[in-house]
Amino acid sequence: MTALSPQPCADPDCRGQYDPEERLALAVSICGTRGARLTKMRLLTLKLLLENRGPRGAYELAEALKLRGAHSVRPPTVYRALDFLMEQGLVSKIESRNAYIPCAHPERRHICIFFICGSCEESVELEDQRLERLISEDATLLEFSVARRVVEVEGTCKHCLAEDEANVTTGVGVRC
Amino acid sequence: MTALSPQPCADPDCRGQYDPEERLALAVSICGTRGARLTKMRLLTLKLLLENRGPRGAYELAEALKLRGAHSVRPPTVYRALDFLMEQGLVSKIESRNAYIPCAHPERRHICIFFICGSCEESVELEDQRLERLISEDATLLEFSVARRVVEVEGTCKHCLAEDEANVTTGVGVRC
DNA sequence: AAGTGACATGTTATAACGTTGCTATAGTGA
DNA sequence: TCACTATAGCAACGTTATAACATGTCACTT
Repeated sequence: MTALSPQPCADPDCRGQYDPEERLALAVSICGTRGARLTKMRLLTLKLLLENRGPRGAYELAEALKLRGAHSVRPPTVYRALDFLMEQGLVSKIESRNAYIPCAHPERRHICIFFICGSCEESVELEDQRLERLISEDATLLEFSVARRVVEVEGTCKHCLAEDEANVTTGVGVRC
Repeated sequence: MTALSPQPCADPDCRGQYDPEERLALAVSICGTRGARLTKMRLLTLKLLLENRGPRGAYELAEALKLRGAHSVRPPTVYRALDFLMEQGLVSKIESRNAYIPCAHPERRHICIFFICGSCEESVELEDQRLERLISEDATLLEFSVARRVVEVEGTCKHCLAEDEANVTTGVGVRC
């Protein structure tokens, strides 16, 4: 019971962002129109990332890739695939975890917040235009030219909170 | 000419946040009232961090500490000092750099954005209450209990932008 | 002064994450 | 088919962080 149920996206028209097949197809289509080569290695890497609901480390991915692809997969291979996927906006790095997660909306230049549960390790991506505006405003104030934004929130998701609540037999508080 | 000039803090009453002496004194006072032991090692670590305007890595700090303190300083020692300083809110980790920087406002439970210049490596901390509100709102929406926020913006500071501008002899654009 | 407990630091080794440089190979266009 | 370019394999290395255990320090008690 540690899985987060699909979260509604900020876009009311958004459907299927949690269907791996659909997201893979979208990735293929995006790369196609851009003339970017989504090779077997890169596609497989993305596929593996889509199979989990939380961020995965590069070395963990290497292990998983070894099981799927024939050859031994070493760090540079994984990092190159991740670099490509990040360039294409298909994957984000979760800096606070040194881990990688597929983006829910590769088709948009999205600014999003990642909410990462420290208990079940799963994470939810939330788009919020206000966040972008706010950061832009502050950047303008500082005359700072923005290249990349990292917004990550660590804590406990509702499911783990509920579980903690249920497990309280002592009177001790459980929320962080 | 790569140094950022002191930036105004969101608090109009804020003075002296860029004077290392004052900030050290504040740290001592804060730890005093809390009964937290700001030992020689911890104080020296904070001091070294305050001498720079940008984040510093743990191993870099270890080197610097070796030069100041008599003994050889190994990673665990530095990480322990950093852990203490982070617990006390005196230092923040810049996740996107694996580096550490003193907080401008250890006396407040502050939510801040770090603007980190990729060119001169220096960084500015900006408090923004709106950011806290926004993240709280989104967290409430997800029924997510927040423990920690990481908000980092990478880009180019105004000084480096100006320098780039000055160095443009080709017609090529320079902004990220 | 010696004993005790709590906390801080020293030491060694190793885990975890990421990169460089080079070679081989596969896919593409002439 | 050839040559070109992008991608993947590989070995070695660099960087960041922690585990596990030993030792030191200091305040408090007796």
